[in-house]
Amino acid sequence: MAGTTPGSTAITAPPEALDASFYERPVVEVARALVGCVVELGGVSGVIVETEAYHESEPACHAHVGLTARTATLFGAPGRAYVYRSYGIHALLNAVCEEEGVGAAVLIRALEPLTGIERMWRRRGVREERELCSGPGKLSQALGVELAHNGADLQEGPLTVRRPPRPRAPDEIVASTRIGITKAPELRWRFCARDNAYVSSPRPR
DNA sequence: CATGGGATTGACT
DNA sequence: GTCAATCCCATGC
Repeated sequence: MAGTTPGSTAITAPPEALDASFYERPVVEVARALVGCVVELGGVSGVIVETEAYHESEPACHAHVGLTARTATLFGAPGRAYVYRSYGIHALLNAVCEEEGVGAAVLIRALEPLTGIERMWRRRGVREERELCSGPGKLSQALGVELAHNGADLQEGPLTVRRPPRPRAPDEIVASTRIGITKAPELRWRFCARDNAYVSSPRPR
């Protein structure tokens, strides 16, 4: 609709959360598409500026070992959260991709803070805004993502992913190798918003 | 049942 | 640059 309906506000309604069909395609494609989308939990949100793709066909992916208690979520329905504990300390947030039965997910690695920033400061206890969400463990702490969110539907909420407020052009996203892994290090499955200050280190060259 | 390894972070040399 | 914290869970005896 081109005009504003009489009696309605001029503000466009927020877009719906992404549905399962968005995630039910090649995981590398989804990883690139998620850069610029918005993750939100309980009013705290940020724009995704960095992702990584993981697929059962390569050994860095948890699903590479097959279906176990740990990987069940990865093999489940697309559009759900896969949250696991890393190094005994951090809860890392992923979005399950591809069709049910295929183990694949996108790791959300960094956000540009958008809303609820006061709560991010309190939860993180850091001095620099750059430090709020510039890493997968950091953003989970800032948003309040916990292991209990494992398997949660990212469309239904409360943990949701929405389309970007303003779509990014493809050339604003740079591909590079993944961080912190020892297996399949050659795959360039990390996607970052070019020159964005909130990307985690090491930054892509 | 014991062991070992992380998709990290922050503190320190 | 180095390194430890800390816990889930896969693997092997």
